Amino acid sequence: MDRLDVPPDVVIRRLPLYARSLRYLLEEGVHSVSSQELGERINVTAAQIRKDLSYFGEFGKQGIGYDVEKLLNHIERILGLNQRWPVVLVGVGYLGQAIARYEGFHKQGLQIVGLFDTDPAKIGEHVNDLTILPLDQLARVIREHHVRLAIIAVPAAQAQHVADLLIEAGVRAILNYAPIVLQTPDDVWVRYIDPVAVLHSLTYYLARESGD
Amino acid sequence: MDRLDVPPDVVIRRLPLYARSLRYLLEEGVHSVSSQELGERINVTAAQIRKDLSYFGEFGKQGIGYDVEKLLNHIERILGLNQRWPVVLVGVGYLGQAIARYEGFHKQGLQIVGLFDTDPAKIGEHVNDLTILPLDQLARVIREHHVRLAIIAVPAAQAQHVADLLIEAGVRAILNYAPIVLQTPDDVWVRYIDPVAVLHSLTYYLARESGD
DNA sequence: TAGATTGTTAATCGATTAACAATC
DNA sequence: TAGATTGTTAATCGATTAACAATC
Repeated sequence: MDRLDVPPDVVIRRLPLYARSLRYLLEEGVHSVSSQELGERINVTAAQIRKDLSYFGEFGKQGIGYDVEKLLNHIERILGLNQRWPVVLVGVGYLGQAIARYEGFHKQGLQIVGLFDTDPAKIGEHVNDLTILPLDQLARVIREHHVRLAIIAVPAAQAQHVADLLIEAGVRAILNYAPIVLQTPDDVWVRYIDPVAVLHSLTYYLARESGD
Repeated sequence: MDRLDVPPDVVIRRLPLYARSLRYLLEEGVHSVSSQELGERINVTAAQIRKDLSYFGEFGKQGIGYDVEKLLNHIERILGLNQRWPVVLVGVGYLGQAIARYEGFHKQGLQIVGLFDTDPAKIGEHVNDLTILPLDQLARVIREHHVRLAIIAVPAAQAQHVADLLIEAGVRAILNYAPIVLQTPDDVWVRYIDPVAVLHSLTYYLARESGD
């Protein structure tokens, strides 16, 4: 592989799955794994795993496979997980609270450093050591903690406005749970989590299965 | 387009986004929309929208565009949204509760008909008119309500077992929030929602932006 | 050495885009 | 009629897979 090739985004999106599977293998006490075995665990072909990894270097041994811990360390470093990332969360409804309370973020290098909401009744409340703040504190917290990553969990009607505020304050990447496509500058990364859309793509297949 | 072509899954996954955007347009009182205008709202090219729709029929008028309400009705019918889909939700932690309480599901043709958990402390509690039931009631509820769609929101360690139970009881499509890839028969549809993986793909780009 | 598995190349497959005749 | 926009074809682009020399 030409190391100068830019890895496609599809590859970047698979790396966290490789990392996670390697973490499970490590917990299980498995020291070595082949691309074949790793692929079977996550439903990806062995060729694809090897091709994906080849964008970043040579991490395996012919005839042997990959050292689980070493490969995991490599991938975590590639993903920037050798550091902890401060994150702000805007919107502390049921979903926002679930996100704020989920230990998986903290365990995986992500630290929520600010919770924000517009509801006066919520402001001042505490969730996991953090005080819910009003939006006019957003820019300050983002600057003080050098935050570049944000999660939006507000209703659709407010999401674009919140995104504008976040970007204005310096955020460079957004995970948006609101059911609306955001308009953002080209150099800001936006990803969507949209369970209703996912479920609707599944009903398509279900509707066809039994002809109803 | 040859109407016999099977629409690729990427196309099926975009249809719900088209539908949602059309719903917003309808609310705004917009009656007609071109593929260009629709595309700008959701960051998809006009050609892609027209190509995607062409798998299912001819819904527009040359020189005019699409009638918003008609196209929405067509897409909803294609997705099977002319009926309400019963769904079971397994796992009623913070995330499960947020899902159970989200009005967006009910508004969009999805009806949660059963909540399940293994925690004895939770069983018997009520969330939105539904009683949290133990797993041994799962098969009964699935059969009684003809459920074919399920949401898993349990910890990773329990997710595979839950998936096995669901499929055994007749579920054909699963939305899995647990951070683990499920092993399932080829004819069962599985989709994943994995915020940590998404955030980790974003940290990749952030780490490169400022060389840290 | 024999067997296994990597990293990489080339072939294949599939999705997106561009272009335009048809037509409202 | 002139202008706009569809539906579709063909071209392009990009991702996946197969195959295999290298090598542990």
